[in-house]
Formats: sequence, C-alpha cells, structure tokens
Amino acid sequence: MSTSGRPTDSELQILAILWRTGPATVRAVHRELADGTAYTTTLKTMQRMAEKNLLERDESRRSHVYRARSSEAQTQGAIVSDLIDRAFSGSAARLAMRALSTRRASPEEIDEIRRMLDVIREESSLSREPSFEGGGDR
Amino acid sequence: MSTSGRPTDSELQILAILWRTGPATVRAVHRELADGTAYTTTLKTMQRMAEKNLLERDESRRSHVYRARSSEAQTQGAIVSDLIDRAFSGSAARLAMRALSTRRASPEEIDEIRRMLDVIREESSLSREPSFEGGGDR
DNA sequence: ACCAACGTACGACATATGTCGTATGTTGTC
DNA sequence: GACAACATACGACATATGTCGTACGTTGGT
Repeated sequence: MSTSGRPTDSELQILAILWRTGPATVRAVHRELADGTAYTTTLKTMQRMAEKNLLERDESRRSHVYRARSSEAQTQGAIVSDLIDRAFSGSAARLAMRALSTRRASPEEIDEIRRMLDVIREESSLSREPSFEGGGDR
Repeated sequence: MSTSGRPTDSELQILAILWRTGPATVRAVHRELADGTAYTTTLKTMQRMAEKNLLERDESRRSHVYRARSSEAQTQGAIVSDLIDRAFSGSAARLAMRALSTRRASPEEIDEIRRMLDVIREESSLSREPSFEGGGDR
C-alpha cells in the first residue's frame, strides 16, 4: 500500500454506492453504476477490493453480498488526511480554504462550517486550559 | 486522462519542490527529494511530466531546466475539485468540514477561515442582491 | 588530446488498475 | 431431467506508474 488504503477512482465509485445502499450484491452495484462497463468488470473490481480488505464478503448465499469495511466518514478522513500531507503541507485549514475558494458553498453550508469552527475553538481551548478560560486568548 | 490532469504521488512531490524553489534542473530536484530513489528515476518522471505538459522544459542549457506549468493554487484547486466530485457529492463544504474534523487546525488558522467565510458571504449576497441587502438574512 | 564527471535518452521490468471474454457451477421452472 | 438464467472464478491484455541500468554525448580540467 503506497500511502494509505486510498481507494482508486473505480473503487470509490463502488464504495459510494455501498455507503448509500448498504450491503449489496455485485449485480445491484453494477445496476447502480449504470455506466457502460461490463458486469464482470464490476465483479472483478469488487473481488479485488475484498482481497484488499476494502470490502467484506458474505458468501453464505449464492449471490455474494458485499459491504464496505470502512464508513464513508472514515474513508473520507483517510483520503483527506493523505491529501493534506501530500499537497497542503500538513495543514487541514489550507485544504479547507482551497476547497471553499475553488467551489462555491451555499449560505446554509457556510453557517454550518461556522458552527463547526465554534465547536473546534471550544475544544481546543479546553484542551489547553485545564480548568477554565484564562481570559487571555484575546 | 481519467479525471483531470491530477498529478500522481511522485509527480506531486516533484511539483511541490518546483513550486518552492522555482524552475530547477533534475539534479536540483533530485537533491531536494533526498529519498533513496535513483537519479534516473527522477529524470524519467520529470521527462514524462513534461510530455504530459505538467512541466515545461528549457533545453537551452546543457542541464535542462524544468518549471511547473500550473501554479500550486491551480493544481490544488484541480485536485480538490476532483475530490469534491468523487468523494463529497459535489459539496466543497463537506470536504472542508471533513478536513477540519479529521486534522486539528490552529486558532490562527481557524480565524483565517472565519475571515474567508465572511468574504464569501459578502460575495454571494452581492451576486444575489443587485442593489443592497433586503434586511432579511438575520 | 584525453579522461573523469555529468547529463540526457532509452529500453526494460514489476505492479496496479481498468476491462473483458470464457469456462464452469447452481437453480428454478417446465 | 433438461435448459435458460444467472453467478463466480480465471486468465488475459492495455495502460499508467515507479524504478533502474546502460548507452552515449558533452565539457571542463590537466
């Protein structure tokens, strides 16, 4: 494994479907993909993903049922963390700002981010101040 | 090209050096890399990058001088935009929040993001309100 | 003029990925 | 029981990437 278990493009497409629909058969995933690829292509990819432990396979039934081993959040976190190190000098904030300056976010989303920042600030001051605020960070 | 001109891991490492130092020879880049890879590996990679137009090559001197064709910001934007589509349902905000929740940001950086959000809000209200604020969003 | 350094050009190879075609096994339905 | 459908298992192949070794050409000493 090069950096982390970073899924490839095709793998990510499949993961996205599994996160959305929950455990599914190759047939179901292939149907969702609905691109031109052959059924066996999807099959092969999912089998390789199972080998790499990206997917877990339940062979109890004739049509094997696959499910993502990592949650969407965990996977996004791994991908993002890797990217932060490789292209943003280790700064999550830089990545966040690049994302926001490159693609537009709705006012609702912006508010959501603001709220998150408030929470982060609290957490970080808590971890630095054993008891309570020293009236000092400002 | 699969998604965009997304550089690979090795390519990104080289780009990072060129962004930092400006145009440079293979020798210089290789020295900066300072990992165990052979000189010819770096050479080959940079030559392939030139073929792919990721780098521009000045052959006027014996030691060819390469420079990144796209700025760091442009490249980060391309990578991020691609990632937003492939793993965050097209939402820049989701990516931003995932980055912030996965890796800690300093209070200074958080303030910086806050300021950026303020700017974004202004811009977006300007583009929606031809004349002035309708007194409503708060 | 000659040689050690240094540079680039090439060709090769292993591995990963994306894609299929084919072979082969399983099942429900007449 | 025979068959069409449907599943999985395999083997193959093209392309991209990461890595080198080797061949060759250029250049600055001495």
